[in-house]
Amino acid sequence: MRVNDTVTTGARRAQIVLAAIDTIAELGYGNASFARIAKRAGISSTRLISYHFDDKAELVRAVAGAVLAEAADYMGKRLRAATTPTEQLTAYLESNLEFIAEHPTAIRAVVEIATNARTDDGRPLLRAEDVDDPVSRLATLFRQGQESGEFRTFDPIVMAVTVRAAIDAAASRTDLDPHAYGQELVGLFLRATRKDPS
Amino acid sequence: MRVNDTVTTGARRAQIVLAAIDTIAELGYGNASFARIAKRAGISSTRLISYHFDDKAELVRAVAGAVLAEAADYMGKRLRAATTPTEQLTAYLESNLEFIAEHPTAIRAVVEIATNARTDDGRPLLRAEDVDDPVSRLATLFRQGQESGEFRTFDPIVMAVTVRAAIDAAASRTDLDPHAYGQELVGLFLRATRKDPS
Amino acid sequence: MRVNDTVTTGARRAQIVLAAIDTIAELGYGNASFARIAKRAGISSTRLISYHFDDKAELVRAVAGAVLAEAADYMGKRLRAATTPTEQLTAYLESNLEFIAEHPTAIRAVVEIATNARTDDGRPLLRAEDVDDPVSRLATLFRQGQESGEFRTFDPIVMAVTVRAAIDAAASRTDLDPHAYGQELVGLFLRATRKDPS
Amino acid sequence: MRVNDTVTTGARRAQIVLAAIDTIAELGYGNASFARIAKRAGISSTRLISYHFDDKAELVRAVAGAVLAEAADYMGKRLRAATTPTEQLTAYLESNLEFIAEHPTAIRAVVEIATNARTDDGRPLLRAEDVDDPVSRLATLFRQGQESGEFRTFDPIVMAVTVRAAIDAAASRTDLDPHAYGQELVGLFLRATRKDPS
DNA sequence: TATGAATGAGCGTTCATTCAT
DNA sequence: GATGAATGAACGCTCATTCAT
Repeated sequence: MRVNDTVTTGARRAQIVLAAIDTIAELGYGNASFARIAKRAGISSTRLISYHFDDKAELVRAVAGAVLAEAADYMGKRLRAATTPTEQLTAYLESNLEFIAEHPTAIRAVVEIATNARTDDGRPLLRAEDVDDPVSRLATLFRQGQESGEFRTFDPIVMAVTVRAAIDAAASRTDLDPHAYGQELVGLFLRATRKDPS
Repeated sequence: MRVNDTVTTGARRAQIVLAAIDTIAELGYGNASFARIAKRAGISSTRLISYHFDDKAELVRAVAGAVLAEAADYMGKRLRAATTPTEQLTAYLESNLEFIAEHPTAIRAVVEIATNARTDDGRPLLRAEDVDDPVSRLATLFRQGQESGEFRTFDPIVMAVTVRAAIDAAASRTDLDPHAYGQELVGLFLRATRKDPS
Repeated sequence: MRVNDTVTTGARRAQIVLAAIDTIAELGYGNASFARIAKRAGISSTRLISYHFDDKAELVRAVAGAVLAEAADYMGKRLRAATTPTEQLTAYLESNLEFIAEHPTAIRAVVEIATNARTDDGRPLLRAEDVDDPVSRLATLFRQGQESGEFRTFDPIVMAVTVRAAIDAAASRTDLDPHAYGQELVGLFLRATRKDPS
Repeated sequence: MRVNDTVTTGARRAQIVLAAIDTIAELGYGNASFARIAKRAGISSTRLISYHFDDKAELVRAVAGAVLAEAADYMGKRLRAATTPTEQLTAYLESNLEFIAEHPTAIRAVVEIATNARTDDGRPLLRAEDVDDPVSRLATLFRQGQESGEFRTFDPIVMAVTVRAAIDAAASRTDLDPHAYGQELVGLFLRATRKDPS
């Protein structure tokens, strides 16, 4: 999988991952060649990338893994502090938008990868199950809210897909204020999920 | 921009556009080379593509233009039949989901293009203004509903972005029933936009 | 398999095959890169080779096929003129040595390919069955001679392998006179196969 | 030529040589890279190979030298026990086939090296004179037999080349029984060399 | 209108080797 | 003795495009 794990190797890998994030975010996945990543990392040859990563797929997975792990850590703390499904939905939206606001290029890179990166046989390189599928996670949250009586009756999958899509779209709208954007989404989805007034 | 427009030329262009749609939808934008498109079109040389389209960008714009024009035509009829903003939002969601259900590969191709295709300098090939920006259109609809008193106060841009994102996400979830999906979205966004009960 | 078959295409393919023969014969299969073949063919880029041959395997098969077809044609005439097994064995040895003497580099190239070229999974690129296995052919000849009573009893396969090995070794010994070499082999194998004196 | 010769150094070299033999025999000389040899030896870096061997040529010569020395030792005992040229030829064939049968991968590796390994300027890495040329040795044996009157008149070089080719071909025919193969070769070459009946 | 032929640039990857401890 | 780190060159192959009919 990788060369021996030492301090320098870890640092090099991190350096290359950062350069890959910037390159993918700016030029798109399809234009993020080893040559461009190497140039951005300030290293002399693409060979150094091949040396630290078995192949492009491993580099790409390392990029996605690094970003998603940090996001999960950041959001996890916020989610565990919330108790009710309504609070959890609010925390999910707010913390995710905050993370996006603070790591815009990392998020852009992951979205590029999730959208474009494919294996040789044409299937997505990042599979939902590899990445503890956020749609499933949200759907579970919605089901719990429905069972507890906080949420109205709706299809949890459709709502989960919509929430994820709304958040991912935010990552591309760098022209809008992330905090205000998050507040709007909270208002939007609380109204969309709460029990209808009798 | 293009060679003389005759019947055969038009037919050839259409044939190539259709092959491009299938190729992009199946293999992704990044893998849709002239060679693969030509093979799918049953054409012996990629030269014929270069002959009918100045370059890849023009072919890609032709693909997007063809699909979006048909979608605009289909949805336009439904939208003109709706009078109130609420009816229009319902019609927008329903007709768009219907169009997606009936033209899944065409939609997949356009989403691929919108997400991935870039000019040489790294900017999106499909710019919002080239394509009579659906977000602006939706935002206008929401503003009219707010002025008429049907909709509550919210940021029309954020809501428009969210609606578009929800619809585009539907195009990728071929596992879900499009009609039921559309009904869920109608319920979701009517609740998200309507005036709060006093 | 290949681009359209026209006069120019055929000529280009032949030109590339000839350059490949020279390159493989002189530098060995492992050093016969597209770049070196292209340089020897006097063409500007390796791309032209890829254009005319699907991949390196197809080029290599074309080389082997061209040489072996010519050899089969040359030897076939001589073999059909021989009637008894003894005459056939003599004709086989003589005509093969003559062909080697007249096409030394082509033979060297084929021997290189047969010895070294492998598919991705490590198996020989040139399989015996693709090339109407000369060992089987010789073994059949020996069996017929044994049945007719001209040849003594021996293992036809071992004898066939030995004859082929002796001939192939001759191809590498460019220092020896091919005609004399052939006559020696005829004497050697006629004695090795004939009935022992009672 | 090499680093200081100590016990551990010798053991390391032997370990690498064994791994190289296996790798070359299984994958072919052209695919036997330092990386693959290191992996098979259970070594973490190719650097260890470069450390113990000046360059690839030296490793390859070490492989060939080790195998050929063992073969020479094994066969030498048998040859010295034979007195007449006929007995020596028999012993040569039998002992060589036996050695092949007992060390098939080592033999395959040496044949790969002899056939494929080249210096930078394209000449064979294993030159006949480096390896106390078996053809010359056999030719001398044949000349002695001719002078003693046991063998008929023939070209000793051609016969020697043929014997070597027949033996080397046996190494590649792992499907055949080595002992029976050896007996057939003995019968074949005794008949090919003995004086013709008057 | 159509095409075969040709092209230079770039791709990810592997190579044996060297540097610096 | 041993090792991780790094390297430039070369590999086969694909790319969109242009040339010349």
